[in-house]
Amino acid sequence: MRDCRRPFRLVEPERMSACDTCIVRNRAICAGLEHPEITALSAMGRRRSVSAGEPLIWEDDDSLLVANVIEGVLKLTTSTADGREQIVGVAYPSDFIGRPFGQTSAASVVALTDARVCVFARNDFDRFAREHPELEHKLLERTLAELDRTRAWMMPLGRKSAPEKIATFLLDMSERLADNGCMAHTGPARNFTLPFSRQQVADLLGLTIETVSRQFTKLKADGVVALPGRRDVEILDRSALEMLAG
Amino acid sequence: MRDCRRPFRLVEPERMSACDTCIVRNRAICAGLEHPEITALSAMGRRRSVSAGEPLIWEDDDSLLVANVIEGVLKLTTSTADGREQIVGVAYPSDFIGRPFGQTSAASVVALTDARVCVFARNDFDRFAREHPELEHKLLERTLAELDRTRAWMMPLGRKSAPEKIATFLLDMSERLADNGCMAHTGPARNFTLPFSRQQVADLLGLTIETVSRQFTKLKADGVVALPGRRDVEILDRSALEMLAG
DNA sequence: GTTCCAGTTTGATTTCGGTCAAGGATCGTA
DNA sequence: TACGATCCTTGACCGAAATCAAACTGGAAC
Repeated sequence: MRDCRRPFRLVEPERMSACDTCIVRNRAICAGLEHPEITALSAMGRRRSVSAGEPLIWEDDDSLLVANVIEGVLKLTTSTADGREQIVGVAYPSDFIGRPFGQTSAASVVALTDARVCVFARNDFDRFAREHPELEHKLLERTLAELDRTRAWMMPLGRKSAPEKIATFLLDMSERLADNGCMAHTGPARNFTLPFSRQQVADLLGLTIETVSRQFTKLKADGVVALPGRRDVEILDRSALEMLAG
Repeated sequence: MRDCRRPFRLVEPERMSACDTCIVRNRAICAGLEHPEITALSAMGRRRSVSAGEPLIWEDDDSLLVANVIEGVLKLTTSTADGREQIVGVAYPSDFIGRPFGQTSAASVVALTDARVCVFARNDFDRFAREHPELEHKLLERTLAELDRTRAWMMPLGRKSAPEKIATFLLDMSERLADNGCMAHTGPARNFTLPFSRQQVADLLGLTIETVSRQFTKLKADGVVALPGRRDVEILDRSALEMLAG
Protein backbone atom coordinates (compact mmCIF):
# COMPACT_ATOMS: atom_id res chain seq x y z
CA MET A 1 0.00 0.00 0.00
CA ARG A 2 1.62 3.19 -1.15
CA ASP A 3 1.92 6.10 1.26
CA CYS A 4 0.14 9.15 -0.07
CA ARG A 5 0.06 11.81 2.60
CA ARG A 6 -0.22 15.36 1.57
CA PRO A 7 3.03 17.30 1.52
CA PHE A 8 4.27 17.77 5.05
CA ARG A 9 2.98 20.89 6.76
CA LEU A 10 4.22 22.48 9.95
CA VAL A 11 1.71 22.40 12.79
CA GLU A 12 1.99 23.51 16.36
CA PRO A 13 3.30 20.59 18.42
CA GLU A 14 0.24 20.39 20.70
CA ARG A 15 -1.94 19.90 17.64
CA MET A 16 0.11 17.14 16.19
CA SER A 17 -1.98 14.02 16.10
CA ALA A 18 -1.81 10.51 14.69
CA CYS A 19 -3.99 11.72 11.82
CA ASP A 20 -1.19 13.84 10.44
CA THR A 21 0.79 10.75 9.57
CA CYS A 22 -2.15 8.47 8.82
CA ILE A 23 -1.68 6.64 5.54
CA VAL A 24 -5.39 6.70 4.74
CA ARG A 25 -5.79 10.32 5.82
CA ASN A 26 -6.62 11.47 2.29
CA ARG A 27 -8.88 8.61 1.32
CA ALA A 28 -10.97 7.86 4.42
CA ILE A 29 -14.03 9.87 5.42
CA CYS A 30 -11.80 12.17 7.46
CA ALA A 31 -10.32 13.52 4.22
CA GLY A 32 -11.10 17.19 3.92
CA LEU A 33 -11.44 17.81 7.64
CA GLU A 34 -9.01 20.48 8.77
CA HIS A 35 -7.81 21.61 12.13
CA PRO A 36 -9.39 22.01 14.60
CA GLU A 37 -12.00 19.44 13.49
CA ILE A 38 -9.47 16.72 12.81
CA THR A 39 -7.99 17.30 16.25
CA ALA A 40 -11.39 16.90 17.87
CA LEU A 41 -12.10 13.71 15.92
CA SER A 42 -8.65 12.41 16.68
CA ALA A 43 -9.20 13.00 20.39
CA MET A 44 -12.33 10.82 20.28
CA GLY A 45 -10.77 7.91 18.49
CA ARG A 46 -7.98 5.52 19.21
CA ARG A 47 -5.91 3.18 17.12
CA ARG A 48 -6.20 -0.53 17.55
CA SER A 49 -4.55 -3.59 16.10
CA VAL A 50 -6.66 -6.60 15.23
CA SER A 51 -4.88 -9.82 14.41
CA ALA A 52 -6.02 -12.15 11.66
CA GLY A 53 -9.08 -14.12 12.75
CA GLU A 54 -9.88 -11.77 15.61
CA PRO A 55 -13.40 -10.30 15.74
CA LEU A 56 -14.00 -6.58 16.15
CA ILE A 57 -17.81 -6.37 16.06
CA TRP A 58 -20.42 -9.09 16.72
CA GLU A 59 -23.60 -9.59 14.74
CA ASP A 60 -26.76 -8.47 16.60
CA ASP A 61 -24.73 -6.91 19.38
CA ASP A 62 -25.33 -3.34 20.41
CA SER A 63 -23.61 -1.08 17.95
CA LEU A 64 -20.99 0.41 20.27
CA LEU A 65 -18.20 1.24 17.92
CA VAL A 66 -17.42 2.36 14.40
CA ALA A 67 -14.02 2.54 12.75
CA ASN A 68 -11.88 3.43 9.79
CA VAL A 69 -9.67 0.70 8.38
CA ILE A 70 -6.07 1.88 8.25
CA GLU A 71 -4.37 -1.31 7.17
CA GLY A 72 -5.42 -4.88 6.45
CA VAL A 73 -8.64 -6.52 5.28
CA LEU A 74 -11.72 -7.44 7.30
CA LYS A 75 -14.84 -9.45 6.47
CA LEU A 76 -18.46 -8.62 7.31
CA THR A 77 -20.53 -11.75 7.85
CA THR A 78 -23.93 -13.02 8.86
CA SER A 79 -24.51 -16.50 10.21
CA THR A 80 -27.42 -18.85 10.75
CA ALA A 81 -28.08 -20.66 14.02
CA ASP A 82 -26.70 -23.89 12.53
CA GLY A 83 -23.40 -22.29 11.58
CA ARG A 84 -23.73 -21.48 7.91
CA GLU A 85 -21.92 -18.26 7.10
CA GLN A 86 -22.30 -15.70 4.36
CA ILE A 87 -19.75 -12.95 3.80
CA VAL A 88 -21.78 -9.80 3.08
CA GLY A 89 -18.95 -7.33 2.67
CA VAL A 90 -15.20 -6.85 2.72
CA ALA A 91 -13.46 -3.79 4.16
CA TYR A 92 -10.12 -2.52 2.84
CA PRO A 93 -7.89 0.34 3.99
CA SER A 94 -9.76 3.67 4.11
CA ASP A 95 -13.14 1.88 4.32
CA PHE A 96 -15.53 2.71 7.13
CA ILE A 97 -16.97 -0.10 9.26
CA GLY A 98 -19.70 -0.33 11.88
CA ARG A 99 -23.24 0.95 12.04
CA PRO A 100 -23.62 4.63 12.88
CA PHE A 101 -27.09 5.91 13.81
CA GLY A 102 -28.37 2.46 14.66
CA GLN A 103 -28.87 0.39 17.74
CA THR A 104 -27.47 -2.90 16.58
CA SER A 105 -24.93 -4.14 14.10
CA ALA A 106 -26.38 -6.33 11.33
CA ALA A 107 -23.11 -8.12 10.65
CA SER A 108 -20.03 -9.40 12.44
CA VAL A 109 -16.69 -7.87 11.52
CA VAL A 110 -13.64 -10.14 11.69
CA ALA A 111 -10.09 -9.42 10.53
CA LEU A 112 -8.94 -11.56 7.60
CA THR A 113 -5.36 -10.35 7.87
CA ASP A 114 -3.59 -8.54 10.66
CA ALA A 115 -5.18 -5.12 10.60
CA ARG A 116 -5.05 -1.70 12.14
CA VAL A 117 -8.18 0.35 12.62
CA CYS A 118 -9.06 3.74 14.03
CA VAL A 119 -12.04 3.16 16.34
CA PHE A 120 -14.62 5.55 17.77
CA ALA A 121 -17.37 5.09 20.32
CA ARG A 122 -20.49 5.09 18.18
CA ASN A 123 -22.40 7.71 20.16
CA ASP A 124 -19.38 10.05 20.15
CA PHE A 125 -19.04 9.56 16.42
CA ASP A 126 -22.75 10.05 15.78
CA ARG A 127 -22.74 13.34 17.68
CA PHE A 128 -19.62 14.56 15.91
CA ALA A 129 -20.97 13.56 12.50
CA ARG A 130 -24.25 15.39 13.04
CA GLU A 131 -22.29 18.53 13.82
CA HIS A 132 -20.14 18.18 10.70
CA PRO A 133 -22.21 17.93 7.52
CA GLU A 134 -19.10 17.56 5.37
CA LEU A 135 -18.23 14.38 7.25
CA GLU A 136 -21.79 13.11 6.95
CA HIS A 137 -21.67 13.79 3.24
CA LYS A 138 -18.52 11.70 2.87
CA LEU A 139 -20.15 8.93 4.83
CA LEU A 140 -23.24 9.14 2.62
CA GLU A 141 -21.20 8.89 -0.58
CA ARG A 142 -19.36 5.91 0.82
CA THR A 143 -22.55 4.20 1.97
CA LEU A 144 -24.21 4.73 -1.42
CA ALA A 145 -21.18 3.23 -3.17
CA GLU A 146 -21.17 0.27 -0.79
CA LEU A 147 -24.87 -0.28 -1.42
CA ASP A 148 -24.21 -0.34 -5.18
CA ARG A 149 -21.41 -2.81 -4.70
CA THR A 150 -23.49 -5.03 -2.44
CA ARG A 151 -26.41 -5.05 -4.85
CA ALA A 152 -24.06 -5.84 -7.72
CA TRP A 153 -22.88 -8.88 -5.77
CA MET A 154 -26.42 -10.28 -5.48
CA MET A 155 -26.42 -11.20 -9.15
CA PRO A 156 -23.54 -13.72 -8.88
CA LEU A 157 -24.96 -15.00 -5.58
CA GLY A 158 -28.47 -15.63 -6.83
CA ARG A 159 -28.17 -16.25 -10.54
CA LYS A 160 -24.71 -17.39 -11.55
CA SER A 161 -23.24 -20.91 -11.81
CA ALA A 162 -20.15 -21.96 -9.85
CA PRO A 163 -17.72 -21.32 -12.76
CA GLU A 164 -19.28 -17.90 -13.36
CA LYS A 165 -19.08 -17.06 -9.67
CA ILE A 166 -15.39 -17.92 -9.47
CA ALA A 167 -14.54 -15.98 -12.62
CA THR A 168 -16.52 -12.95 -11.43
CA PHE A 169 -14.80 -13.17 -8.06
CA LEU A 170 -11.30 -13.29 -9.55
CA LEU A 171 -11.98 -10.32 -11.83
CA ASP A 172 -13.39 -8.38 -8.88
CA MET A 173 -10.35 -9.19 -6.74
CA SER A 174 -8.05 -8.22 -9.56
CA GLU A 175 -9.60 -4.74 -9.52
CA ARG A 176 -9.87 -4.25 -5.79
CA LEU A 177 -6.40 -5.53 -5.00
CA ALA A 178 -4.78 -3.33 -7.65
CA ASP A 179 -2.48 -0.71 -6.18
CA ASN A 180 -5.08 1.75 -5.00
CA GLY A 181 -2.71 4.37 -3.69
CA CYS A 182 -2.78 7.95 -4.82
CA MET A 183 -1.15 7.39 -8.19
CA ALA A 184 -3.08 7.26 -11.44
CA HIS A 185 -5.08 4.10 -11.91
CA THR A 186 -2.77 1.29 -12.82
CA GLY A 187 -5.61 -0.87 -14.04
CA PRO A 188 -6.58 -4.30 -12.71
CA ALA A 189 -3.83 -6.44 -11.21
CA ARG A 190 -2.47 -9.45 -13.09
CA ASN A 191 -0.84 -10.91 -9.97
CA PHE A 192 -2.32 -10.67 -6.53
CA THR A 193 -2.61 -12.43 -3.21
CA LEU A 194 -6.12 -13.20 -2.01
CA PRO A 195 -6.94 -12.16 1.55
CA PHE A 196 -9.21 -15.23 1.69
CA SER A 197 -8.84 -18.91 2.43
CA ARG A 198 -10.73 -21.33 0.20
CA GLN A 199 -13.45 -21.59 2.85
CA GLN A 200 -13.81 -17.82 2.90
CA VAL A 201 -14.09 -17.69 -0.88
CA ALA A 202 -16.86 -20.27 -0.50
CA ASP A 203 -18.57 -18.12 2.15
CA LEU A 204 -18.40 -15.12 -0.17
CA LEU A 205 -19.79 -16.94 -3.21
CA GLY A 206 -22.35 -19.17 -1.58
CA LEU A 207 -20.51 -22.38 -2.52
CA THR A 208 -18.76 -25.20 -0.66
CA ILE A 209 -15.02 -25.33 -0.22
CA GLU A 210 -14.84 -28.42 -2.44
CA THR A 211 -16.58 -26.69 -5.33
CA VAL A 212 -14.30 -23.66 -5.00
CA SER A 213 -11.26 -25.91 -5.02
CA ARG A 214 -12.44 -27.83 -8.08
CA GLN A 215 -13.15 -24.62 -10.00
CA PHE A 216 -9.69 -23.23 -9.18
CA THR A 217 -8.11 -26.48 -10.32
CA LYS A 218 -10.10 -26.37 -13.56
CA LEU A 219 -9.02 -22.79 -14.29
CA LYS A 220 -5.42 -23.78 -13.71
CA ALA A 221 -5.73 -26.86 -15.92
CA ASP A 222 -7.27 -24.74 -18.68
CA GLY A 223 -4.39 -22.27 -18.48
CA VAL A 224 -6.65 -19.37 -17.50
CA VAL A 225 -4.82 -18.69 -14.25
CA ALA A 226 -1.65 -19.77 -12.48
CA LEU A 227 -1.74 -20.49 -8.75
CA PRO A 228 1.82 -20.15 -7.46
CA GLY A 229 0.79 -20.27 -3.79
CA ARG A 230 -2.31 -21.17 -1.80
CA ARG A 231 -3.57 -17.63 -1.98
CA ASP A 232 -1.63 -16.32 -4.96
CA VAL A 233 -3.30 -15.79 -8.30
CA GLU A 234 -1.85 -14.84 -11.65
CA ILE A 235 -4.31 -14.12 -14.41
CA LEU A 236 -2.95 -15.65 -17.61
CA ASP A 237 -5.97 -15.14 -19.86
CA ARG A 238 -8.14 -12.26 -18.77
CA SER A 239 -10.48 -12.40 -21.74
CA ALA A 240 -11.19 -16.09 -21.07
CA LEU A 241 -12.01 -15.14 -17.49
CA GLU A 242 -14.33 -12.40 -18.71
CA MET A 243 -16.11 -14.86 -20.99
CA LEU A 244 -16.50 -17.31 -18.11
CA ALA A 245 -17.88 -14.58 -15.84
CA GLY A 246 -20.89 -14.38 -18.16
CA MET B 1 -52.24 2.84 3.24
CA ARG B 2 -53.45 5.05 6.03
CA ASP B 3 -53.23 8.82 5.66
CA CYS B 4 -51.05 10.29 8.36
CA ARG B 5 -50.50 13.94 7.62
CA ARG B 6 -49.74 16.25 10.43
CA PRO B 7 -52.69 18.21 11.77
CA PHE B 8 -53.76 20.73 9.19
CA ARG B 9 -52.02 24.07 9.44
CA LEU B 10 -52.94 27.31 7.76
CA VAL B 11 -50.40 28.46 5.17
CA GLU B 12 -50.46 31.36 2.80
CA PRO B 13 -52.14 30.26 -0.45
CA GLU B 14 -49.10 31.01 -2.64
CA ARG B 15 -47.04 28.62 -0.56
CA MET B 16 -49.48 25.80 -0.82
CA SER B 17 -47.80 22.92 -2.58
CA ALA B 18 -48.50 19.30 -3.36
CA CYS B 19 -46.28 18.40 -0.40
CA ASP B 20 -48.86 19.72 2.04
CA THR B 21 -51.25 16.96 1.11
CA CYS B 22 -48.66 14.28 0.37
CA ILE B 23 -49.48 11.01 2.11
CA VAL B 24 -45.82 10.15 2.67
CA ARG B 25 -44.90 13.69 3.75
CA ASN B 26 -44.07 12.58 7.29
CA ARG B 27 -42.24 9.40 6.44
CA ALA B 28 -40.15 10.22 3.35
CA ILE B 29 -36.83 12.04 3.51
CA CYS B 30 -38.67 15.35 3.18
CA ALA B 31 -40.09 14.88 6.67
CA GLY B 32 -38.84 17.63 8.91
CA LEU B 33 -38.30 20.14 6.14
CA GLU B 34 -40.31 23.29 6.79
CA HIS B 35 -41.23 26.25 4.66
CA PRO B 36 -39.50 27.71 2.75
CA GLU B 37 -37.29 24.64 2.16
CA ILE B 38 -40.17 22.36 1.34
CA THR B 39 -41.43 24.92 -1.14
CA ALA B 40 -38.06 25.06 -2.86
CA LEU B 41 -37.84 21.27 -3.02
CA SER B 42 -41.40 21.05 -4.24
CA ALA B 43 -40.63 23.52 -7.02
CA MET B 44 -37.81 21.25 -8.24
CA GLY B 45 -39.82 18.06 -8.31
CA ARG B 46 -42.84 16.84 -10.15
CA ARG B 47 -45.26 14.02 -9.61
CA ARG B 48 -45.42 11.18 -12.03
CA SER B 49 -47.50 8.07 -12.45
CA VAL B 50 -45.83 4.84 -13.47
CA SER B 51 -48.03 1.95 -14.49
CA ALA B 52 -47.31 -1.64 -13.54
CA GLY B 53 -44.49 -3.04 -15.64
CA GLU B 54 -43.27 0.38 -16.77
CA PRO B 55 -39.60 1.21 -16.18
CA LEU B 56 -38.52 4.43 -14.48
CA ILE B 57 -34.72 4.05 -14.47
CA TRP B 58 -32.47 1.86 -16.61
CA GLU B 59 -29.44 -0.05 -15.36
CA ASP B 60 -26.11 1.48 -16.40
CA ASP B 61 -27.79 4.57 -17.78
CA ASP B 62 -26.72 8.00 -16.67
CA SER B 63 -28.22 8.72 -13.31
CA LEU B 64 -30.56 11.56 -14.34
CA LEU B 65 -33.31 11.31 -11.80
CA VAL B 66 -34.07 10.38 -8.24
CA ALA B 67 -37.48 10.04 -6.63
CA ASN B 68 -39.61 9.41 -3.59
CA VAL B 69 -42.19 6.68 -3.85
CA ILE B 70 -45.62 8.02 -2.95
CA GLU B 71 -47.75 5.02 -3.75
CA GLY B 72 -47.20 1.54 -5.17
CA VAL B 73 -44.27 -0.86 -5.23
CA LEU B 74 -41.24 -0.89 -7.53
CA LYS B 75 -38.44 -3.40 -8.07
CA LEU B 76 -34.73 -2.71 -8.44
CA THR B 77 -33.05 -5.25 -10.70
CA THR B 78 -29.80 -6.17 -12.37
CA SER B 79 -29.62 -8.37 -15.46
CA THR B 80 -27.01 -10.37 -17.31
CA ALA B 81 -26.46 -10.15 -21.06
CA ASP B 82 -28.28 -13.46 -21.54
CA GLY B 83 -31.41 -12.26 -19.76
CA ARG B 84 -31.11 -13.65 -16.26
CA GLU B 85 -32.53 -11.24 -13.72
CA GLN B 86 -31.93 -10.67 -10.03
CA ILE B 87 -34.14 -8.39 -7.97
CA VAL B 88 -31.76 -6.45 -5.70
CA GLY B 89 -34.27 -4.28 -3.88
CA VAL B 90 -37.93 -3.38 -3.51
CA ALA B 91 -39.19 0.15 -2.96
CA TYR B 92 -42.38 0.89 -1.02
CA PRO B 93 -44.18 4.17 -0.32
CA SER B 94 -41.89 6.75 1.35
CA ASP B 95 -38.76 4.97 0.06
CA PHE B 96 -36.18 6.88 -1.91
CA ILE B 97 -35.02 5.58 -5.31
CA GLY B 98 -32.25 6.48 -7.71
CA ARG B 99 -28.58 7.18 -7.28
CA PRO B 100 -27.70 10.65 -5.95
CA PHE B 101 -24.06 11.78 -6.14
CA GLY B 102 -23.20 9.22 -8.81
CA GLN B 103 -22.85 9.16 -12.55
CA THR B 104 -24.70 5.97 -13.34
CA SER B 105 -27.48 3.90 -11.87
CA ALA B 106 -26.43 0.39 -10.83
CA ALA B 107 -29.93 -1.06 -11.11
CA SER B 108 -33.06 -0.73 -13.19
CA VAL B 109 -36.22 0.45 -11.46
CA VAL B 110 -39.52 -0.93 -12.74
CA ALA B 111 -42.99 -0.53 -11.26
CA LEU B 112 -44.52 -3.77 -9.96
CA THR B 113 -47.90 -2.16 -9.36
CA ASP B 114 -49.30 1.10 -10.64
CA ALA B 115 -47.32 3.68 -8.74
CA ARG B 116 -46.95 7.37 -8.13
CA VAL B 117 -43.55 8.93 -7.52
CA CYS B 118 -42.20 12.39 -6.85
CA VAL B 119 -39.23 12.80 -9.19
CA PHE B 120 -36.31 15.23 -9.17
CA ALA B 121 -33.55 15.88 -11.65
CA ARG B 122 -30.53 14.33 -9.98
CA ASN B 123 -28.23 17.32 -10.25
CA ASP B 124 -30.93 19.64 -8.84
CA PHE B 125 -31.48 17.22 -6.00
CA ASP B 126 -27.75 16.81 -5.34
CA ARG B 127 -27.28 20.55 -5.10
CA PHE B 128 -30.28 20.99 -2.84
CA ALA B 129 -29.20 18.11 -0.60
CA ARG B 130 -25.68 19.49 -0.17
CA GLU B 131 -27.21 22.76 0.99
CA HIS B 132 -29.49 21.03 3.48
CA PRO B 133 -27.61 18.81 5.93
CA GLU B 134 -30.81 17.73 7.61
CA LEU B 135 -32.00 16.22 4.33
CA GLU B 136 -28.65 14.56 3.73
CA HIS B 137 -28.83 13.09 7.20
CA LYS B 138 -32.25 11.57 6.49
CA LEU B 139 -30.89 10.15 3.25
CA LEU B 140 -27.90 8.71 5.10
CA GLU B 141 -30.07 7.01 7.72
CA ARG B 142 -32.23 5.54 4.96
CA THR B 143 -29.23 4.37 2.94
CA LEU B 144 -27.65 2.73 5.99
CA ALA B 145 -30.92 0.92 6.73
CA GLU B 146 -31.22 -0.21 3.11
CA LEU B 147 -27.63 -1.49 3.19
CA ASP B 148 -28.45 -3.52 6.32
CA ARG B 149 -31.52 -4.93 4.65
CA THR B 150 -29.65 -5.77 1.46
CA ARG B 151 -26.86 -7.50 3.35
CA ALA B 152 -29.39 -9.45 5.39
CA TRP B 153 -30.89 -10.72 2.13
CA MET B 154 -27.54 -12.14 0.98
CA MET B 155 -27.80 -14.95 3.54
CA PRO B 156 -30.95 -16.51 2.03
CA LEU B 157 -29.58 -15.93 -1.49
CA GLY B 158 -26.24 -17.57 -0.90
CA ARG B 159 -26.78 -20.08 1.84
CA LYS B 160 -30.40 -21.16 2.17
CA SER B 161 -32.32 -24.01 0.49
CA ALA B 162 -35.42 -23.40 -1.58
CA PRO B 163 -37.87 -24.17 1.27
CA GLU B 164 -35.90 -21.89 3.59
CA LYS B 165 -35.85 -19.11 1.01
CA ILE B 166 -39.60 -19.26 0.49
CA ALA B 167 -40.34 -19.30 4.22
CA THR B 168 -37.94 -16.39 4.83
CA PHE B 169 -39.55 -14.49 1.97
CA LEU B 170 -43.08 -14.97 3.26
CA LEU B 171 -42.14 -13.85 6.78
CA ASP B 172 -40.37 -10.81 5.36
CA MET B 173 -43.39 -9.90 3.23
CA SER B 174 -45.67 -10.39 6.19
CA GLU B 175 -43.70 -7.70 8.03
CA ARG B 176 -43.22 -5.25 5.20
CA LEU B 177 -46.77 -5.42 3.95
CA ALA B 178 -48.21 -4.88 7.44
CA ASP B 179 -50.06 -1.60 7.77
CA ASN B 180 -47.10 0.71 8.02
CA GLY B 181 -49.03 3.92 8.49
CA CYS B 182 -48.54 6.23 11.42
CA MET B 183 -50.40 4.14 13.99
CA ALA B 184 -48.64 1.98 16.51
CA HIS B 185 -47.13 -1.17 15.09
CA THR B 186 -49.82 -3.68 14.37
CA GLY B 187 -47.32 -6.51 14.06
CA PRO B 188 -46.77 -8.72 11.03
CA ALA B 189 -49.71 -9.27 8.69
CA ARG B 190 -51.51 -12.61 8.64
CA ASN B 191 -53.17 -11.90 5.28
CA PHE B 192 -51.55 -10.00 2.50
CA THR B 193 -51.33 -9.65 -1.26
CA LEU B 194 -47.90 -10.05 -2.79
CA PRO B 195 -46.82 -7.33 -5.20
CA PHE B 196 -44.95 -10.09 -7.09
CA SER B 197 -45.76 -12.67 -9.73
CA ARG B 198 -44.28 -16.15 -9.29
CA GLN B 199 -41.51 -15.25 -11.72
CA GLN B 200 -40.67 -12.15 -9.68
CA VAL B 201 -40.53 -14.16 -6.49
CA ALA B 202 -38.09 -16.43 -8.32
CA ASP B 203 -36.01 -13.40 -9.41
CA LEU B 204 -35.91 -12.20 -5.83
CA LEU B 205 -34.89 -15.54 -4.33
CA GLY B 206 -32.53 -16.81 -7.03
CA LEU B 207 -34.81 -19.75 -7.95
CA THR B 208 -36.81 -20.83 -10.99
CA ILE B 209 -40.53 -20.22 -11.29
CA GLU B 210 -41.17 -23.98 -11.15
CA THR B 211 -39.34 -24.35 -7.85
CA VAL B 212 -41.22 -21.40 -6.37
CA SER B 213 -44.53 -22.87 -7.49
CA ARG B 214 -43.72 -26.29 -6.04
CA GLN B 215 -42.71 -24.79 -2.70
CA PHE B 216 -45.91 -22.76 -2.49
CA THR B 217 -47.92 -25.86 -3.30
CA LYS B 218 -46.09 -27.80 -0.59
CA LEU B 219 -46.72 -25.11 2.03
CA LYS B 220 -50.41 -25.15 1.13
CA ALA B 221 -50.58 -28.94 1.24
CA ASP B 222 -48.93 -28.92 4.66
CA GLY B 223 -51.46 -26.40 5.96
CA VAL B 224 -48.81 -23.77 6.69
CA VAL B 225 -50.39 -21.18 4.42
CA ALA B 226 -53.59 -20.68 2.44
CA LEU B 227 -53.43 -19.23 -1.06
CA PRO B 228 -56.86 -17.79 -1.81
CA GLY B 229 -55.71 -15.99 -4.97
CA ARG B 230 -52.67 -16.06 -7.23
CA ARG B 231 -50.99 -13.38 -5.20
CA ASP B 232 -52.86 -13.70 -1.91
CA VAL B 233 -51.27 -15.31 1.11
CA GLU B 234 -52.73 -16.20 4.47
CA ILE B 235 -50.32 -17.45 7.08
CA LEU B 236 -51.99 -20.29 8.97
CA ASP B 237 -49.04 -21.50 11.03
CA ARG B 238 -46.47 -18.80 11.62
CA SER B 239 -44.28 -20.85 13.93
CA ALA B 240 -44.02 -23.61 11.31
CA LEU B 241 -42.95 -20.96 8.82
CA GLU B 242 -40.36 -19.68 11.28
CA MET B 243 -39.00 -23.19 11.75
CA LEU B 244 -38.78 -23.67 7.99
CA ALA B 245 -36.99 -20.34 7.55
CA GLY B 246 -34.06 -21.83 9.45
C1' DG C 1 -71.31 -17.46 -22.12
C1' DT C 2 -67.08 -18.38 -24.94
C1' DT C 3 -62.50 -17.63 -26.38
C1' DC C 4 -57.98 -16.41 -25.65
C1' DC C 5 -53.80 -15.99 -23.30
C1' DA C 6 -50.50 -15.01 -19.87
C1' DG C 7 -49.43 -16.93 -15.78
C1' DT C 8 -49.20 -21.01 -13.08
C1' DT C 9 -48.96 -25.80 -11.84
C1' DT C 10 -47.52 -30.47 -12.40
C1' DG C 11 -44.70 -34.28 -14.18
C1' DA C 12 -40.43 -36.57 -16.05
C1' DT C 13 -35.73 -36.23 -16.43
C1' DT C 14 -31.11 -34.30 -16.05
C1' DT C 15 -27.39 -31.99 -14.05
C1' DC C 16 -24.79 -29.20 -11.11
C1' DG C 17 -23.11 -28.64 -6.90
C1' DG C 18 -23.34 -30.71 -2.25
C1' DT C 19 -21.96 -34.43 0.85
C1' DC C 20 -19.01 -37.86 2.56
C1' DA C 21 -14.54 -39.72 2.67
C1' DA C 22 -9.66 -40.02 2.03
C1' DG C 23 -5.28 -38.42 0.86
C1' DG C 24 -1.81 -34.58 0.03
C1' DA C 25 0.47 -30.08 0.58
C1' DT C 26 2.12 -26.31 3.32
C1' DC C 27 3.38 -23.81 7.28
C1' DG C 28 4.81 -22.98 11.96
C1' DT C 29 7.23 -24.92 15.75
C1' DA C 30 10.47 -27.49 18.12
C1' DT D 1 14.43 -31.80 9.46
C1' DA D 2 10.81 -33.87 11.60
C1' DC D 3 6.34 -33.36 13.54
C1' DG D 4 1.70 -31.93 13.84
C1' DA D 5 -2.05 -29.12 12.58
C1' DT D 6 -4.47 -26.86 9.29
C1' DC D 7 -5.76 -26.14 4.85
C1' DC D 8 -6.47 -27.86 0.36
C1' DT D 9 -7.40 -31.24 -3.27
C1' DT D 10 -9.45 -35.22 -5.31
C1' DG D 11 -12.75 -39.00 -5.88
C1' DA D 12 -17.28 -41.41 -5.55
C1' DC D 13 -21.85 -40.76 -4.90
C1' DC D 14 -26.20 -38.41 -4.02
C1' DG D 15 -29.89 -35.25 -4.06
C1' DA D 16 -32.02 -30.68 -4.64
C1' DA D 17 -33.17 -27.71 -7.94
C1' DA D 18 -32.91 -26.81 -12.96
C1' DT D 19 -34.62 -27.99 -17.34
C1' DC D 20 -37.85 -29.58 -20.63
C1' DA D 21 -42.52 -30.39 -21.61
C1' DA D 22 -47.38 -30.42 -21.11
C1' DA D 23 -51.66 -29.38 -18.95
C1' DC D 24 -54.36 -26.35 -16.17
C1' DT D 25 -56.53 -21.82 -14.37
C1' DG D 26 -58.58 -17.56 -14.11
C1' DG D 27 -59.24 -13.08 -15.85
C1' DA D 28 -60.03 -9.89 -19.81
C1' DA D 29 -62.14 -9.06 -24.16
C1' DC D 30 -65.68 -10.04 -27.12
